Amino acid sequence: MNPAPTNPTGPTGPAAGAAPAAQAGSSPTFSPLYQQIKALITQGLQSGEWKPGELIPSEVELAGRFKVSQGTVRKAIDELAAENLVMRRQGKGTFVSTHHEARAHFRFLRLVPDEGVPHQPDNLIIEVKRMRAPAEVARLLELKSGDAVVYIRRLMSFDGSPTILEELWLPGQLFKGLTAERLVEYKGPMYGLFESEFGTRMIRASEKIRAVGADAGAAQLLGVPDGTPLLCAERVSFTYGDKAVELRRGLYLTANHHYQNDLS
Amino acid sequence: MNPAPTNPTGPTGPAAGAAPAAQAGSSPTFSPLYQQIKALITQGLQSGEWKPGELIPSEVELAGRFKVSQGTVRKAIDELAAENLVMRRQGKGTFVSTHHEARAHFRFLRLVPDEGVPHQPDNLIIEVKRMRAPAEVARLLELKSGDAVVYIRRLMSFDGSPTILEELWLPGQLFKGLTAERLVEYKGPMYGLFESEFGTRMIRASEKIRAVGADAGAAQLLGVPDGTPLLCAERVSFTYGDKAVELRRGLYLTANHHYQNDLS
DNA sequence: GAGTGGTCTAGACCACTAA
DNA sequence: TAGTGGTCTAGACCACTCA
Repeated sequence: MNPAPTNPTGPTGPAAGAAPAAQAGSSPTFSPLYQQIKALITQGLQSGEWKPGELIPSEVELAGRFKVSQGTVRKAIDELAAENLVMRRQGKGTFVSTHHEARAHFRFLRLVPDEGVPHQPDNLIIEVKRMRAPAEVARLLELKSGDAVVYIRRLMSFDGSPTILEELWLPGQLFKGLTAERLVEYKGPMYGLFESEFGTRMIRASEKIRAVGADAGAAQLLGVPDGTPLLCAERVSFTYGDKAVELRRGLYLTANHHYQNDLS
Repeated sequence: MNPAPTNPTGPTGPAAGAAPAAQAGSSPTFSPLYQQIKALITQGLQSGEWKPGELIPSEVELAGRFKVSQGTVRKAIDELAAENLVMRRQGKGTFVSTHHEARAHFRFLRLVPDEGVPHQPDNLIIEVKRMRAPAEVARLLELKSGDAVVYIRRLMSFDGSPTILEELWLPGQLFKGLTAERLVEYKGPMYGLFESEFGTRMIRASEKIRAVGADAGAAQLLGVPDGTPLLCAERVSFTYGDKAVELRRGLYLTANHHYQNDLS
């Protein structure tokens, strides 16, 4: 971890006086101290200094390390908590967020049953292979066309009813040892596997949703007639630094489920 | 506006000393001071003391009025800003949010073109009538079955292409003078009209999204074959106090548009 | 220049957790 | 009892807006 935030407008550490040398003049690239602290903490998360599920240093310790007040560290951590990168627990400390939590399971999967409570679906891996990225996939993953990708196709069922048919493309570089066996063995959400076994943590995603008609293959797997209307959700997931690390295309059967979205 | 926050644990105003009588003991219903301030400000918004687009009192003035420190008022307003109830502008003040803003136009309408920038659609009002609420509508709007509702049906087009077919149900009580003429005359988003003419401001919404096939009526209006897959978005909108004030069912043609959703 | 929100500090006490 | 995050205060200076 870096020793202290760099401040474009003057010497780094104030450490005394009413107001620090945090802002001054009209320097071209200025950011508040707490944003710099936030960036430094994010670096610690990204570099693996603090791993998912672990405790990060206390506010007091970070304040000492960075030579700023506790309030400034607090504001930095507040934002990280708002972005779900860390979780605060009173009396215990601040923990790095992980996908191995009940509350994380439905952060990205927004398909919920029309009645009853959501629960984890059964998972049938249909296909896993390595291939060269098609142009469209390469573009969305910010790879070069022809770079290696891992392709996964799977069918998810709720209470025995096939409901989600999903295709994934992952950068081959980041997921070298990913095999069908590993996927089948692993229980729980796929993002937990990615995090634990491949050190890649998804922190944000962007989805584009359309309605499409089921083609013959999808219709058969989902057990519906050809042309049945399906939700098509195309998701690009990002890790630290807005780096795209997953493309996912899901076909959702919305006969007994719906995509839940709360706008505010 | 109420004079000061009530504090279950002791006298209201500290006004001096290091720590106020904000918390103490183990009283049953306790909430932090800043939450109480937030509730009081929200009351001012709800009661119409400060109307959409208007300036609310400065942090310093509110702090004096409520007998708390500026930092406490700041934290309350921070949360209101995060919930889009108010907007802060450095050097000017804090304003009540309004739907009469460019940035507000696409907060609830998430259908965007596959290429190019979003813009306001053309609007064709098909039908406006008053009716008794069907059971399902009454349930979602938290009305009694048979209560009066305003029913609206309209078609929205982008660049001349019919894309959204929408039905709305509004509580008759709140929208007494709403006629087709008013709707046709009014330019801009419907929520702006509701806010300005009927004093009802939407602040939050919950959507359930499904894929459906176009029925004969929808297919004709949208200019597509029967059975064409469409996105069906059922939205319940809420005003202050989580009171449901609108049910909207939209059918979206997703040939050249998609529903954009960012997960974080 | 006055007033506003934005940042930062320093220090206090509280609620919660775990040893 | 010690350590953590959560709340609250008081006061300072900064950036921005407008008269």
